[in-house]
Amino acid sequence: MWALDRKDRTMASGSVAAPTQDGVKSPRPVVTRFAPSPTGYLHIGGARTALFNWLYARHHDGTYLLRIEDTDRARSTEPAIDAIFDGLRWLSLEGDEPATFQFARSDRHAEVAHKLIAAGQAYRCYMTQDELAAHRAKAQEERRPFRLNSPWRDADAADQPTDAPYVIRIKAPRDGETVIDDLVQGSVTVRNEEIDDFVLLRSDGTPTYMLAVVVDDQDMGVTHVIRGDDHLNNAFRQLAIIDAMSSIEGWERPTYGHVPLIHGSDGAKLSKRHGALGVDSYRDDLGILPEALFNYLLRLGWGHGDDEIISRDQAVAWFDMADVGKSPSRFDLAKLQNLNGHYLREANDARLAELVASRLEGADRALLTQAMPVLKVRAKDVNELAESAAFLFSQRPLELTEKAAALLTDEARDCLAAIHTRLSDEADWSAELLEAALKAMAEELGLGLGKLAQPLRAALTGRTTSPGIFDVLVLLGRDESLARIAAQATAPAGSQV
RNA sequence: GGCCCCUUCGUCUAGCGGUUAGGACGCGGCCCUUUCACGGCUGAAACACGGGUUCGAUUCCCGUAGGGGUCACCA
Repeated sequence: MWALDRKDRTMASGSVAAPTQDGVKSPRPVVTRFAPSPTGYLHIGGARTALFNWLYARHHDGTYLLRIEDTDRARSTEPAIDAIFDGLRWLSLEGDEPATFQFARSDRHAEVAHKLIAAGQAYRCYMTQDELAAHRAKAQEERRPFRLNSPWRDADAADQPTDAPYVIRIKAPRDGETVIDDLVQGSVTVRNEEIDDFVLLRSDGTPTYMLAVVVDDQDMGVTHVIRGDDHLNNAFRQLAIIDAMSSIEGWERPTYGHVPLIHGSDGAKLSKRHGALGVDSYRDDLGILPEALFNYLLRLGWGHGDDEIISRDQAVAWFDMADVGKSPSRFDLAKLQNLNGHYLREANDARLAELVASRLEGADRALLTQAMPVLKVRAKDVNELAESAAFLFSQRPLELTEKAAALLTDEARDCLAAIHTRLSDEADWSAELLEAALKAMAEELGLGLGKLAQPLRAALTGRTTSPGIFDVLVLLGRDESLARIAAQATAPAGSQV
């Protein structure tokens, strides 16, 4: 079982006042956390939340932790947990310590709930679901906001039934207001009367999310809670617990940073329809590189002047919550792909060859690596890369695309025959010499190089687009090149098809 | 509906009282060129609206409109 309390962590970290890079003294070392619930894959919004937590911790020389919020036993699954870890690993956003599993800590959650009762800050509520529903319906009917007002809040202990089921509710403050100084949203105020006596412990004794989060954050020593702003309202509820526990166990309020959500291209909440895929889909289906997704997500909601291409190290140095925008942003696949193209061009050839090989049956890695420099400059994702590499491994007779077939007119085939004859004499099969030979030939025939290159490209690759034709010739090698040319030429004199 | 948050080109954003409102993606044009990309140059494209405050508002304040989030014994 893994749990640390803040005192231990502070001592372990060895410093109480760590200077940040901003030169400001921070009271205690920064500890952030990413706390997904394992009900599905790691989606794009979660990935960005993880990223911001990771960056904030790194920037402040702090610690970045992971917690799996699996208190909902019905919806939490093992595959989902694996998918989340897999996604985080791919993005290199794994936690600094082994992840905490929330469900395993339910005893401690219950303990806190009971301490709250003992201190008069929470109470057993025996209202039934039906009673609650009736209250709610009545409120709706009278068109007034529903506010729970449990008769058990101030009931005498002696009046309580001994064998009826009950939930434990927080005794939320009813007067005054609560203010949060949010790193992103600024100062946000809510009147305490808006906060109801929400449930801490269900009637079956299990903790609710609201209780579990604050207990775990506290025990894990989390100092900065950075999450989606769909939790902003929850923060006020959670503060009610934290404040109540301050006099019992000396809890302190964390600093909050509520990041606006990512929307789909149509402005509506991100759904599967517009790219709310798991990060594994970006990797496997869209052929995105992790560094591209990292950069894209970084720039979605955060900016640093005119900078667009930002490395991990640079991001750590520059990142600050103050620069996170307050408005939601829309997901733009085209921009991600553009960024991906950039990182593809920068990526190591052997690495890309490996990625392509897994999508291309029987592809030779050495040849792929050799071809990569001329292939990667014209692709924007790994799928395109694989597609553009396919010609290297196709078998004769080549399948021609419609455009390539249209290119191979009788005239063009005559040209190919001539080219075949000419290149057959070429002993040194290098790009330089091949270029010289074909250019000389084009000049002799009074043609533009394109007149020779396009039919040649069609014969060699079966397509109308490819890397430079001399590179293609070299990659394919003398024998294969001549054979492919001969196969498309009309009168391949002296050739063996 | 109550509460909370948001609003600069189509999109991501810079701007933090005085700017020809900048960059990037995407889109158009030109150049480079054996195709496609890359690259370079270039064009169109934005301060939601209405009041204030101020000598002066994209910037500060208040409304309006629009958008989003949240209101469970889900997380």
